[in-house]
Amino acid sequence: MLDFNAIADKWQKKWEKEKAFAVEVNSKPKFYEAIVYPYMNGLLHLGHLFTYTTSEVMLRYKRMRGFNVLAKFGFHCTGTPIVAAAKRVAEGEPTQIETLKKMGILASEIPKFKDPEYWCSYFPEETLKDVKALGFSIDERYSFKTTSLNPPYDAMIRWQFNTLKEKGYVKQGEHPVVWDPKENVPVGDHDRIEGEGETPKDFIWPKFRLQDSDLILMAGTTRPDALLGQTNLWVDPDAMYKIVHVKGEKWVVGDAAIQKIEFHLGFKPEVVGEIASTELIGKWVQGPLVDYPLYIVPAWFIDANVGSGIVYSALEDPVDLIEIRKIQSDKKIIEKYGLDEAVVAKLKPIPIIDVSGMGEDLGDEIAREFGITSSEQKAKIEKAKSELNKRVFRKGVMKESTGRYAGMSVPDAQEAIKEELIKNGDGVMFYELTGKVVSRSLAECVVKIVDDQWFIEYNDPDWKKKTHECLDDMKMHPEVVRKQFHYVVDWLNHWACTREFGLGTQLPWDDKWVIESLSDSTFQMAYGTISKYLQNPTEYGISSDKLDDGFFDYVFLGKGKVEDVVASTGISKKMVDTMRGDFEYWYPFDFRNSAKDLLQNHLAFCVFNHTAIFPKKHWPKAYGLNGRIMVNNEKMSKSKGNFFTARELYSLHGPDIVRLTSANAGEGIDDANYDMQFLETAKRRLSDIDLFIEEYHGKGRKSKKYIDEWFISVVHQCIKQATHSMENVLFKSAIQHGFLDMQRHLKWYMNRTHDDPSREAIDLYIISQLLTLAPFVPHFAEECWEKIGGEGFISHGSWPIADDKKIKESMHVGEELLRDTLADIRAVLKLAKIEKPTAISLFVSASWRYSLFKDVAVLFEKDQNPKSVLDGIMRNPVYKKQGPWISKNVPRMVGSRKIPSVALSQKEEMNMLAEATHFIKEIFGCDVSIVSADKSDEHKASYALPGKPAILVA
RNA sequence: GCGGAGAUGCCGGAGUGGUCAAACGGGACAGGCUUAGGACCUGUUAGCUUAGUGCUUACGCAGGUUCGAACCCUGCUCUCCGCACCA
Repeated sequence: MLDFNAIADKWQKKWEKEKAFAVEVNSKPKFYEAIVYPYMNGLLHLGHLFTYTTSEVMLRYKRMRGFNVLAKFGFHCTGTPIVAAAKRVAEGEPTQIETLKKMGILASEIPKFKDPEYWCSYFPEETLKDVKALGFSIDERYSFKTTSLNPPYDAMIRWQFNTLKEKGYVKQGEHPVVWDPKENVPVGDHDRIEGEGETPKDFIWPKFRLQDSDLILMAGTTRPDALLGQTNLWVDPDAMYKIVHVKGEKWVVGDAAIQKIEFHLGFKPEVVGEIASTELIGKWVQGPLVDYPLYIVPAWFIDANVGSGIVYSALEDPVDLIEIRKIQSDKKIIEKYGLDEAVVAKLKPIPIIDVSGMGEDLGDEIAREFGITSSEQKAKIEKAKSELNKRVFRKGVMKESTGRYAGMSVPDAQEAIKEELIKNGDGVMFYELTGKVVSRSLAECVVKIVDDQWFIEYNDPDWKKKTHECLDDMKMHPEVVRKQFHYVVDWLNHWACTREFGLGTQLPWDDKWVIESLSDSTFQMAYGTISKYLQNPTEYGISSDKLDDGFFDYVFLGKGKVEDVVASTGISKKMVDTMRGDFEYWYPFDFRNSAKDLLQNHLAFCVFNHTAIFPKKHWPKAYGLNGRIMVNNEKMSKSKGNFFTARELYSLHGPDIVRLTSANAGEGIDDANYDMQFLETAKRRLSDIDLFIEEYHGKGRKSKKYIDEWFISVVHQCIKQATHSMENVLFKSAIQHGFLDMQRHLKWYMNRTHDDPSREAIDLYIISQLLTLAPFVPHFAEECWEKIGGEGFISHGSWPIADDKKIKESMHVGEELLRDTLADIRAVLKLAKIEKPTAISLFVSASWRYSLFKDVAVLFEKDQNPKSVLDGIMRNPVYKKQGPWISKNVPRMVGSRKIPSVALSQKEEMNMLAEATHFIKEIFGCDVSIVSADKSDEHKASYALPGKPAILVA
């Protein structure tokens, strides 16, 4: 077995010494691969390895296809996770400390990780070591960290945001967040003890003005559409409601609503009084959108502590319907609360929505459907209610009677009504959590409206349109993700792009805010074209602190005058023009691949940002998406013990093996499976190749045989298929064709030639095999390349090109036939219970059957009826003599659709078998004869069909 | 709930109207080589079968289209992924 680590080490040193992957602009066609940078809160793990192997294989492939390839590696350092992790270290949290220790960090070093900045220097350094140890062919000079600690990068992000703002894509506004009232911080999904996945849901609180009073009853709802059919107001009969002062109004709400108001409106409302629900019941209010007043009625399902504590009813809801009927038929209640019996009796639903498949009275109908007969069937009633809501939301259309809302779908009407209420001061938006959320500080969270949040306006329709356009023009690997992208672009709303803490660039015009890390990484690909200069400022005469918007305007957009840039930045004119030239040469990026998690945020944002800032010619060209990695078919996780860092794997198996296994793990968007067994398979297979080269390179027979031509043909075939797979980012398939298939064919070839291959075929094979393997296992390929005296680095070699003229399908069919025949002989021997045959005769089909089945196939094309095919055949006098056989067999074959396909002529079949006679003899250790059925009286011979010789064993 | 992907033999995973009992890899079994093991080589790996190119049962479940379906259509069941201010 080869020492894969030693080989890797040797070649990495050579590459380094000869600067094998140094990138310069030149006259070749370019390929800019924008690798996604890993987040620097830890070492690279298997998941990264999988994604980056795709990136690496792609760029090596493109390099071998003659492209000038720009590839670099960077380190993502902005955002909150590093800060949060550093904080956990400072607090001495054991799991965090254990995580660091597992990454090989000494206990004595751990205190340094209390400082987030230390993370930003430690992990990038270690990651770069990993990347080099894996043999990634990147140019290190282009590397950079995405952090405000990196001044030129920081300057670029400021330029990006200034530019977006100028274009009107960055705006300030309100935003609901899940809020920890104890710590006074927003609580993300991951920072919760309870309630992961719960989000703020928007409610509207319409105002119901009490008649002859200045009190306003607030009735929260998610169904503003139903206001058009409002019938009455429900209050909790046992509650004491609060009267609070809000912006000059007196609101009547439940107790719990007071805190909600505080968080939503940003101030504590003054409680100016109380009012018992009994004082409200039987009075009248005026609601929005209608011209009639509503009666206030008690309801026992109302809880003053939910929502605003008051609910309005449209009586279409089965819960409401049952409640009102109960009251209508209960004199005691009417008396107790002093209700007007005549008014109560008149309360009934006002139909406002058409739901296809349902009649006028939605509430009654759904109650009937669910078999509800009494108000006691609470579970059933709830089910019926949610089913009705679902149907209304999905299929409901506003009725003619709803005036300007007529014909609108229910969701549209809801939005329109909300807008209308807010505009007229008839309602206020509120947010409530969809479920209970408890933060790490054990506080129950609430929704808070942040009103000075900055947003990127991804909801802008024109911008969306441009983004769709860009997506349409991009190549997507695999194609299915395109649909997903379009969906995401439509769904994206404005995006809160700043936060109050964490690492990142300060918002240029408002230093309270730091730019959020998904928003600051959408543009680094442009920066990456000139990072070689900006990250090595002294070498190129650049002062990072002088980089201003004018500089980036000029380099990226060609705006302004070079003299002005020179004047303000102090960079030489030549240097500025070099950077401008480099950018123009490299941009746009040609490929960017990542795991599918980034689709709905980063990759979508990236397209948005490009269409906003750049002209069409600089829009992204292609995306590649891969699934997540599984290990031996289990999700990778620390608790399962199948979590591997990249360095654990490559130091044990060597980078080539790890890379090959990665590339073989899967392709496309489905989850990939890292097969630990394949690590060993890969080692054996590669070692075999090495041994084979030692033994056979430069040797072999000069004479030419049939089978040599076959092997040359299949090698070209494999190259062709592998190339096709590479072009489509299907690397598992590429390994299949370019490696495993070729190996299999080689084995067969060596068997067929009795280990006496032709020199020409073997040379072709060895060179092709090394070249197709080079992107996957570059160190191994270099080692073998050196052994066979290849020129320069194989990393700089040319990907092999398949020669279609050398691919001979009929030869492939011939070898298939041989393999099938061998299998048939074995089957016959088994059935005949003969262990050691003394003679085998193979009968090749009679010649007339070849033309017969060609004719049958033609007739079958036109008409699948067995009888008409037979008639057609028998019309030809040539077949008259064979009439009995044909009329017996042809209809049967046509009926069962098992018509032998004639790929080889009788002569070809004969020659092929004659050539292989010696080979067959060896296998069975007996005499083998090949006979044409035309020249044999043997009964068995009549069984022979084209492509299926008859067999006689003795 | 919304959107996406998927369900194939012992396992992973190709295949997307006839040439499919189904590539390739792995595992298992048998034989060869070997002192033995490993590695390597050869074969077997749904069942039946009169000496084979045949039959039966099979590609989540149930129907349908078709001369013909793993592949197309309809319904169902189940699995995975994402749903935001978080990388």
